[in-house]
Amino acid sequence: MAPGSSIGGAEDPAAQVSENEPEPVPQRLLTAATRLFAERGFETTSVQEIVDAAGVTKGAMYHYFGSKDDLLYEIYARVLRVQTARMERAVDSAESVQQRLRAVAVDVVVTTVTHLDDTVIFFRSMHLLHPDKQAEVRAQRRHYHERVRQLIEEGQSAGVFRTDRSAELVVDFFFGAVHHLGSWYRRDGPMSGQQVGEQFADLLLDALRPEPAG
Amino acid sequence: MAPGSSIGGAEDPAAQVSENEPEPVPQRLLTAATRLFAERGFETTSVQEIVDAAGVTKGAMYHYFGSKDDLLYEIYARVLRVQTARMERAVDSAESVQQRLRAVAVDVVVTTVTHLDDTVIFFRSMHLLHPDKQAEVRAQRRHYHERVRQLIEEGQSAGVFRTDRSAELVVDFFFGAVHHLGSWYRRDGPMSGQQVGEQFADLLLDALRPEPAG
Amino acid sequence: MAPGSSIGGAEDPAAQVSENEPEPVPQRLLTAATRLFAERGFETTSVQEIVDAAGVTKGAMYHYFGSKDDLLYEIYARVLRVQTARMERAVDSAESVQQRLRAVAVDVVVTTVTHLDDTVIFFRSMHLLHPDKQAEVRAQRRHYHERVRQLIEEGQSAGVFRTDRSAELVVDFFFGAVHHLGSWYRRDGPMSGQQVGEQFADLLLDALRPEPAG
Amino acid sequence: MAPGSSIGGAEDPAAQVSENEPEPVPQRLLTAATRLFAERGFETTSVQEIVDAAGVTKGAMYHYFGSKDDLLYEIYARVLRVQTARMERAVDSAESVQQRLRAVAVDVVVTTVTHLDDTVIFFRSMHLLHPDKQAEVRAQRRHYHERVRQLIEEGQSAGVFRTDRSAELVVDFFFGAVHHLGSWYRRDGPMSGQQVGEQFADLLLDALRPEPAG
DNA sequence: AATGAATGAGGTTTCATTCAT
DNA sequence: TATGAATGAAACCTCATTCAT
Repeated sequence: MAPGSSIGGAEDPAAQVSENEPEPVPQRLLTAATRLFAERGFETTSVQEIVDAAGVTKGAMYHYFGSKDDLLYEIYARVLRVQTARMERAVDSAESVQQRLRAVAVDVVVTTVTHLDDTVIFFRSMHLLHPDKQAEVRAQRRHYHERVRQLIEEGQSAGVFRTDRSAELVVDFFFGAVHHLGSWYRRDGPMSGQQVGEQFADLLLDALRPEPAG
Repeated sequence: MAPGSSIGGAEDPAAQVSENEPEPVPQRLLTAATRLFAERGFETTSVQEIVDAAGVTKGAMYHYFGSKDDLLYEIYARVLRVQTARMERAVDSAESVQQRLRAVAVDVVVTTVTHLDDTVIFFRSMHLLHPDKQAEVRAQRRHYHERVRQLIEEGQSAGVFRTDRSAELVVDFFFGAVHHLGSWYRRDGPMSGQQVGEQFADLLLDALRPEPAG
Repeated sequence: MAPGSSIGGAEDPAAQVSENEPEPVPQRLLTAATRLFAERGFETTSVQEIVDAAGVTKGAMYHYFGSKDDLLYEIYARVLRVQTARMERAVDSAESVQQRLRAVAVDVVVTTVTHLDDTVIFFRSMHLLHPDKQAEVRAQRRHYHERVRQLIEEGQSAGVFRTDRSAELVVDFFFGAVHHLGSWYRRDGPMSGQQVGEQFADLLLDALRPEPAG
Repeated sequence: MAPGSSIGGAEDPAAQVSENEPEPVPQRLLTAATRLFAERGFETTSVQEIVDAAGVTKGAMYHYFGSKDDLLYEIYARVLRVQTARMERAVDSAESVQQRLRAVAVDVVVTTVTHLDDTVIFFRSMHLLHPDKQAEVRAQRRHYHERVRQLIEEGQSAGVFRTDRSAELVVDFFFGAVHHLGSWYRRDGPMSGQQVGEQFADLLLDALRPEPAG
């Protein structure tokens, strides 16, 4: 994720750092690592390449991060924090269920596309993480899924979503599609993240639209 | 993928091998490699571990496969051959467009679930393949997607699918969901592959069902 | 070696430090280093572990000690000072040769047992010291041995020790046994240092007792 | 231990290897490692130095030994095997208790002096061994000590050794002296191992000689 | 068809030490 | 007197691959 690429702006205080002073070392390392992991893969990227790209030495990296693994974990944790916060804001808003689910759907696509490198790395390399950290990450992600499933169930109870669709399965279906954006979406392609988000939201709501009478 | 686990049977000559004679070495190697790559990842699995699991020596492996990379490629090629053949049979059948699309959708889910390890490895490790082989694999997969997109467009032209959905995007959406099965589907869980396939097909057809009049 | 654990009391000014004020940083460092070196070995203990155990930072350590090596040297120097001073007092006393040798023998065992960590470190790690410092330490120790050998020779000249035993060899023999106390003696075991000292002294004097007539 | 330095000759089949064919790689590695560990210490000797000295590559070393640690362990195991075998032969001979104890005492000194490097390494670096292997080594050594203690107790029961000396303590005392040979004995010095052994045996038997009457 | 010893490059990590503050 | 970020060299070890047999 390039510096300043965060969407909200408000979430990331670093975005306001003066151009004069250099970015702090840990951030430089995360930025470099993210790009390289996405380009070449985690296992194929050496620590030496990361520190070279960040313009520091290996010692400096190990001063801030316990291991190469830690770098990977931090990349995950960062994107999860952002996505969870945004999702919760949307879910807890005062809108109708349909509007809230649509907002969540659009937003997760936009966020994913904005942090496409992180997402690609996430699903490609999570299995390389230390089991303990892997468990933490999985728990966070499960929490995210649960929250959206509850929203769908709320709509089903309220009668605005059809009830013969498993909320669980719909969530897995939809997020599967979202998590795979990295394998085909191109930022320099014809569609903006927002556009893809709208269309994905349409498809999700199609699946929950009450059955045509008769 | 366990020996003899292929669905069709006809595709896989090994399925007819007598129980008495041991499985040939190349197959033993592919089986072992598939399991280990899915469990631990490609980069994290050493050639030594693979040959140990297959009960042969390194020399034997290099007799049959040019490199560790080749093993990965063969795993891909094998699953792609199976999936493409099955998809083409379904697409070219004499059924209605809807029935053909549904058959394809159910089948790709069933096949994916049957070869879940291969699929997991595929999306996790394709970037580690030699660029040339990677290109081959991508071309094959693109061919698969194209074929399904054409089927959808055929339905749109015929007026049985709504035309305000991008066939391209729907394909990416649907296969995204399918390719992510590996991250949540459990063979020992509550749903069979067939059941998931039916539901996924429902969700896909929901997205293409002509808009309710009004 | 715990603070205040020195036997004589008079040798160690730190023993008189008021309980209220915290122990000075250099002492805290030596104490921590001694324990860790004895537990884990010199090379296996990092400077970071030492300063953590002492509750200070690396900068503080390098303020007081020139290097990690220096810490080791100080541990040696400290125990050598104590042992040499005590030995000389005993050797120069007004007692008989036998009584003086016995006193020295008992005392070196008691001192060794009291400073068991230092002794263990000494013989395990002296070779890791900078050659110059190693030479200093060896010279000090040789001086100690010489002094005891002279005492034995004095007894041989005086006819109270048998003369067909090499004083040199007896010294090496006896101190070898003493220096190996660390590999079996346990402070929480059945024998006090004093008891072991008495028995070791008996064994030493056995070896020098004039031959039975006949 | 230099090739061909084994005492018995009969124990070591490698001693009969023709001069024409080169010594096997594992042996070359052990020989080089022993010399370097004794000279510079285990932690201070790099694997690179060892393989350079042995004229092989690192890969070759790791083909035969699991770790640098393993090399250390093998050095221990080798000397322990030799010493235990020789001790048991002497203890189980048909001689008198005194003669058997004397033989053991002389032999352990001769063996120690012959394998002086191994012994030095042993007591200096055992604490660096993996705890499991350390336990194995300790058990072996304890077995050795026990056997000698039993021999002394046999002599005490038979009335040929004085009973007011603790057999346990005498063993610790004597072997302490033996294990410290490395810190003063020089092979190019005035005394042969045999000579030192005889004198050490005298000192040991002095300590067990029945008390002079009266 | 198969072995397994050997290679050699490259990987991650550790660590004593320095220095601006 | 003390901090702690940063260095850079060197450590141990892994591993895909080759090749004589």
